[in-house]
Amino acid sequence: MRLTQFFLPTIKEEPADAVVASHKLMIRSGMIRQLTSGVYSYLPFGLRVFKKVEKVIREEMNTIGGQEFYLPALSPNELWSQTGRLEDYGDTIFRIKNRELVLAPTHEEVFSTIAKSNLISYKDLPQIWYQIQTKFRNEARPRSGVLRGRQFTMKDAYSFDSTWEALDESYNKHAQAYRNIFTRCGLNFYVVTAFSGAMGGSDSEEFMVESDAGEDNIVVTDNNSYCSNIEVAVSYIDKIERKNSNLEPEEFHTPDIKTIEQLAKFVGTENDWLRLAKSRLFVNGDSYVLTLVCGDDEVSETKLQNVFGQGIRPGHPEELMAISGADAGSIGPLKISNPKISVIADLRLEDADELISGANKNDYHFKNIDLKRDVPSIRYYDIRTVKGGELTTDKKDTIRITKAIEVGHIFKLGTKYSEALGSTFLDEQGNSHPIIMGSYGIGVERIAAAHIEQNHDKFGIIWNGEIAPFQVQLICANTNIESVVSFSEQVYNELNEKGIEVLYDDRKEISAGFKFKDADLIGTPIHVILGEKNLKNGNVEIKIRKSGERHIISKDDLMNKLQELLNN
RNA sequence: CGGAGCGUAGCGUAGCCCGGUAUCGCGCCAGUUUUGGGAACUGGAGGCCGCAGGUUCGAAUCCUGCCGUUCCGACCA
Repeated sequence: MRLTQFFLPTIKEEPADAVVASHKLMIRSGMIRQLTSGVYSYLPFGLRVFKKVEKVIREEMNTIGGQEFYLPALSPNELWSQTGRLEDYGDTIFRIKNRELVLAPTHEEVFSTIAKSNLISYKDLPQIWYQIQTKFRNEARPRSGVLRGRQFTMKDAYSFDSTWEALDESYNKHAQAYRNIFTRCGLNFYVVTAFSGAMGGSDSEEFMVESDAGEDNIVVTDNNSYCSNIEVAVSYIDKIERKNSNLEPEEFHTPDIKTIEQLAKFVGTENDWLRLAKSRLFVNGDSYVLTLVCGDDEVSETKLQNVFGQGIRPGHPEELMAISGADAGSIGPLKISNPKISVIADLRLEDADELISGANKNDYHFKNIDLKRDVPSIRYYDIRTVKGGELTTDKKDTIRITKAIEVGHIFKLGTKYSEALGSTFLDEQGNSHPIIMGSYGIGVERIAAAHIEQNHDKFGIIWNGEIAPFQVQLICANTNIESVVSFSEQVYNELNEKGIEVLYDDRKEISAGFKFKDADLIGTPIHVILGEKNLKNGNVEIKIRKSGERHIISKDDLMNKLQELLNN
């Protein structure tokens, strides 16, 4: 490709609206332009990258027996009502105003519908179906360029099996394909245990690229012995020691004490918050859940969802008084007047005593609370969020918490959608069963963005792996010297003949320095620089973008050297 | 959805408090000289200052409403 015939609008200055590196560089390198919030146009250079990502995905999906489909984005409301997701999605689903249609945010329903009428015997199973297609989600707050957009490209795959063992097999195939895909795309990633209740399934793992630009927090160890999304992560933690002092509960005045920190200071235990049981009130349909955790712990709302289902939510500050008789800061497990409130506590507090917590009366707390004696109906669950520096449950490794970008997610869905839509098959005995499904997603643009987050420097992008839009950038440094130009043309033709993807900077009237800057910005892995001085001695220069190292070699060795570099 | 910020030429911006001819850089066009790390000089084009209303002799500037956009939070099957 000649740069004079390739639309590559690079920008020297940083775009004002971009914050994260990948967003800035995608705009500066001419990959994308924003149309409106969360919606981007893909320019030729960006499209080239995304198509390369898709090629890698297709190859790996086809390898595991995946069959490519292309489903519509428009989808009838009725279909979404059948699985209850029209309501579940709420505002996140785009609705067409002048037809009873939505823009599909995902495709479990549509694929299941095809399965329903066409996969009718156990002999038709298993199947792996996938597509690479545009998804629409009305995100409340798009951010970070293509990392969270309202329109984006997703590879979504679905497996259909007749047994749970077969589902495991389909799932494991995807897990391996995903590892291959992200490795080939040049990403460093973690495979973490993830929350699966949301999709109504069992096992679920996310593929996470460590990055400050990420929106997820993941828990990992140095040797990868444990990797989990923080939403469901567990760690080893000692229980609160029971003192058996048998002191009676005692209400005491705590004027203007709203936070655990203030309470610790007030009762003189600044350095030990363990026995300050922190209460939070959650609304779960028409009933309420009061949660207790140690003063320096936080409740994991995802873990609560695992116990109580997805409907549970934190009580709004203005409704707390009506429910419990006190505002946040004074709510507690004793003297609860509202029968709709049930009390649960983190496992760490199991049977603990001498606790301090709110008295359900503003500005009062109780001390000497013995959960075993005073709250007999209490139930214990793992509801705390783990913290960095804690040990894994086997006590062998220390955990670390870091931010990450979710580039892929695999789910064992089970029969939620096939049951809701009546997608069943007949077994060998002629009995009908719902098809057992899995669902598997990859964000195409996210792979490119995550790659840039992990592979860039102050000069620009550094492509590696198979998604580099070009393999070689050929730079003619002296367009005013005929011999240099004609040699450049010769090299360009030769590279094309050899099938090497080359971007030839053949622009006239542009200084060599300008071309070098552009080449660094768009991140082509290998630069071949043809200049008068080296050519005079029969030499050419090769620059490796990633390391910055330069090789001056005889022009006769150029092709061999390039082949050698490209094979690495 | 709650909070904060921003909206001036293709891009990045100054001016706004304290009302009076719209600033600068990049880019663009023409010419000359340049040509290995975002060249120099000369000349030039380009603006409903987000939109609507109000105050005023006069509004980019003050007031009101709306729209757009960014960030933090909430939310994110």
